[in-house]
Order: sequence, then C-alpha cells, then structure tokens
Amino acid sequence: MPVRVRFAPSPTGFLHIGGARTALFNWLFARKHNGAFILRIEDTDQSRYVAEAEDDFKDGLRWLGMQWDEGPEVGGPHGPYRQSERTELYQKWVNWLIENDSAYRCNMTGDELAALREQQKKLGLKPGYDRRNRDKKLGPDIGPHVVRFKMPLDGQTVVHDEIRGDIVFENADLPDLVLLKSDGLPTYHLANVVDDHAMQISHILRADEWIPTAPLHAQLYRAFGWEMPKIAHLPVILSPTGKGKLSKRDQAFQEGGKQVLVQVREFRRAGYLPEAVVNFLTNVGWASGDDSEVFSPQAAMARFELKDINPAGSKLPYDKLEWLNGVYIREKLSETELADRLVPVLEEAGLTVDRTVLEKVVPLITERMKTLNDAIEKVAFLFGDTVTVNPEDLIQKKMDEESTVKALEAALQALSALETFDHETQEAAMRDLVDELGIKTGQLFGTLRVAVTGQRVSPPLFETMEIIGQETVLERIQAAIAMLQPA
RNA sequence: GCCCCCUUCGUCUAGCGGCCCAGGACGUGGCCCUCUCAAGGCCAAAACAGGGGUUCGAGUCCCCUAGGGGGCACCA
Repeated sequence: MPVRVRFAPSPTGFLHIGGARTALFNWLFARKHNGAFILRIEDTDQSRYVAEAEDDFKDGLRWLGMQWDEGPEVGGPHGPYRQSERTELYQKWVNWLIENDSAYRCNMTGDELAALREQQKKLGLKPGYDRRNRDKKLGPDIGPHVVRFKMPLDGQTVVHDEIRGDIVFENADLPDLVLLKSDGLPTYHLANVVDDHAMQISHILRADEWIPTAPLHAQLYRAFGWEMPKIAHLPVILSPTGKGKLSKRDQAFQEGGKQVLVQVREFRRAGYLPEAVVNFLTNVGWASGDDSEVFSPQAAMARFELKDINPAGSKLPYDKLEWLNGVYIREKLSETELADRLVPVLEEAGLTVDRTVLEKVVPLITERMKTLNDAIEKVAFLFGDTVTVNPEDLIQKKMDEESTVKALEAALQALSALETFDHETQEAAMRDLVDELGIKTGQLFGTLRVAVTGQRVSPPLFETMEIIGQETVLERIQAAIAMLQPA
C-alpha cells in the first residue's frame, strides 16, 4: 500500500510554527517512502473562517520547501481538496450511517445543551449530552437538527498509536459526538474520516490534542466498515512561558525580554532562512540519532521513523535557531546566494542597494550575522551619502580630543598619500603610524572606525575602507576632525 | 471533576537491561586568537522527578505518587 499522508489545516488563522512542524513530519514521511503529500483545507467552520489563511498556508509551505503533490492549485485524483466543496459526500455518508442505525438525528438546540451542562455541573454529574434522542429514530422533518454518532455504550476501544503503542479507552466514557451540524456542514470528526478514506490516506500524522477523539474516529471507521489508516499523534509545541501549548498564541509576543515568534510568516520576516527553519524544526521531537545538528531534509528522510518521534511536548529552542541560522548563512550559502537574499531585505529596510558594493561587503559580514535582518545595520553606512558620528565615540580609551585630532590628522595625511588603496597597504601604513604616534592599534583603528562608519562596531576596518573608497574615507576623516575642533 | 498523554543538563536531545559515576548541541562561564564585533579553537559547570518492585544488574521493564500537558463544543 503506497504511503499517502496529508496536512489538513483549518483556515482560521495564519500558518503556525507548530502546524509547520506537523506538515514537515508528514512531508518527510511521504518523501522517505516515495509517497504522496496531500494538502487539504478543512474549512467546515464558517464562523471562524479567515479568507487569507489558505494563501498563508500555501506560501508558508512553499517557502519552507514542502510542495504538496495533491491539493489546492495542483489538483489531484481525489479532489476537490477543500472540504466546503465536498459537502454532498458527507451528506451521503451521514445518511448511510443513519440508515444503518449507526447515527441518529437530534433536534436539541445549542442553548438547551448548554443549560443541560450547567445543570449537570451543579449536581456534580459529568457534563455532556444525555443521549435523549439516541433511540427515537427521528426523521429529517424535525426542523433544525444535528446528526450524532451512536457510540457503543460498553466495551473498550483500542487505538494503536505508532509512537505510543496501544491506547485503551472505555466506551462508556465516550460521547455521541456530532457528525453533521445544523448548518448542514460536517464536523471535523466526520469530514476527516470520510476524506481520509476517500483520499486513501495511509497514515495520519496529526497533533497530540486529537488523542481523546481518536477512539471516536476508530469507531466511525468500524461503523463504515473501512480500514483505519495507521495513526501517530505528534507531540505539541509548548509555550516558553511554561504554561500550555504554543498554539494558544496567535502572534509573536515577548517573554523574558525575548521575542517569541509563532507564525511562519514571522520567522520569515525576522530574517530566518527557510532551510534553517526546516532543519531546526526537524530536530524538535525527533533527532537524527547520530548527534548531528546540521543536516538537509534529505539526510533526515533517510533516517526518519515514526517510532523515533519523542512523544513528549517540547518548547522551541529559539536560541538554537539563531545559531543554526548563522551556520546556514556562513556555511551553507554561497556569497552570491546570500547577496540575492539580502537585496529584498535591505530594500525593504529603505536602503538603495548597489549590487556591486553589496557583493564586496558580503564576505565581511557573513560571519557576523545571525539573521538576514542583521545585515541592515551592518551595511547601512555603505549605502548612504553621509554617516552620523557621535563625537564622543571618536575618543578612544585613554585618549582625549587633542590626541584624537592629532591621530586623525596624521592618518588623513598618511592615507591620502597612498597610491593604492587596498586594505593591505592601508594597514601597513596605519600600523607604522601607530608606532610613530606611540599609541595602541585599538586606539587609532577605533577612532578611524567611528570616523568612517559612524559605528563603534563594524566589519574589519581596512577592508571596509577599501570598499568605501579613498575619496569618501578622506572626507569622512576630515569631517570627524572638524567635529572635534568647532570653529 | 472525569478521561487520556507525557517526564534525561536551563533548553532541544542521545540512550531501546550491563558499553552510562549518562553522550551531543544551543545557551552560560573561563581561556586563546584579535583593529571593534563576530567567527573559530580549547576548557568548565550543568540532568536520569520521587518512591516501590522485577532482575545477578535499571535512565532503560512494571506499579504508585507528584508534576506538566491535552481533551471533555453544532471548533478544528
């Protein structure tokens, strides 16, 4: 039986990092087995529907490099792939269940149900639907109604989870869940079972929070007489606050002075590389088993086994993502590729990028970046006409205005005298000057750095000056001297 | 309240009865390199939740307790 898995998000919000991890494990599993990775949009909740969500899912998956084999846009033999377009199918199967005495209609309203629950709580009873219409065989002419599943009242249901092993449930604890809502749309429970069967899904890899309803789904498969796909429940991603799962949060937030990103688009905007995010996510809840930390999806696929997934929930190690992203920037991307990715980021930040200059500076900043966004402040002084210098920054440790001006003037003279302005020549000249002036290299280089870049921290000074060019360098040094000697 | 899942360094994890007085990575601290910042190199501190079993032997198997998480919707 071919492997066919699906990622089936509900379009109620943007692609969440936890959802991306679920998608990733599905994708890895499908690719490992030369199977199909299917995208299905579970849009059966009209009240929570968000129109932009589907595009965000697709953008996110594509950005991360997980192309789906069947689904919206690409089509496939089992479409349509939006549940809202498959309603007749659910209707058909629900009727089949009613005819086979496995489901029944119930016209109790939501308000009545809520009141019942309230009352039960007061009396200390288990809250829940009391199955009052279970055996009445109500017809379709009872006005607004739902269709509920007839759960067995005794016995046990065993769900074999590929990660955890057998999980046993007492049927008596399980409710008669709603299959078809009064608006005629199916609930997740019905739609998911009908579609997984219709789409010939072989393995269900879904989030942990579905474990409690798994026996319900198992009973549905049994009622239909269908073979249930193999199933594995993926551990949840926990919030770094230590309280609950991350998915409760919809957007980035601050925790302990750090930014906690939640949506995939937020990771993208923050300057993370999709390759790094994928690598990072692969290592949460699963590990390569050989202590390697940096690896391609292909390498992960080779070893990926459901049984090796860690069933425990985990927090995202954001610090590790920063480090990994740095690794990808400096070791996995060529200078040209990095420049390509930097251009839109810098332009977005309002800089007018000169590609030639950018390519020269890229080698100087790669090992100083954790995210693409880090490049913005590192190269800004290259793409403006002037730099803003704080005079106090010009004066280095154990120096004063007078000695600083003296040093800058000497440097100005020496640098202007250079025939060639490459960094080796500059450095040789400046080191000679350090000896002449009797100061430390850090003192001279430091004040020059501030004068030329406006920053106390910059890429290596002489390589930077080489890029800026002799003329501009001299101008900036003169400007710095002028700052320290008000007219 | 009821049901279910989970539990190794701060964090992500390796470990599938003896190879573990527990390995790797991030982070943290120290040292080295050094024109700043990085990167890099070296070193260090840091964990089997607790208690019972089973066994010649338990981080690894079983039970209990505790803690964490999830679910108990006409949401997925």
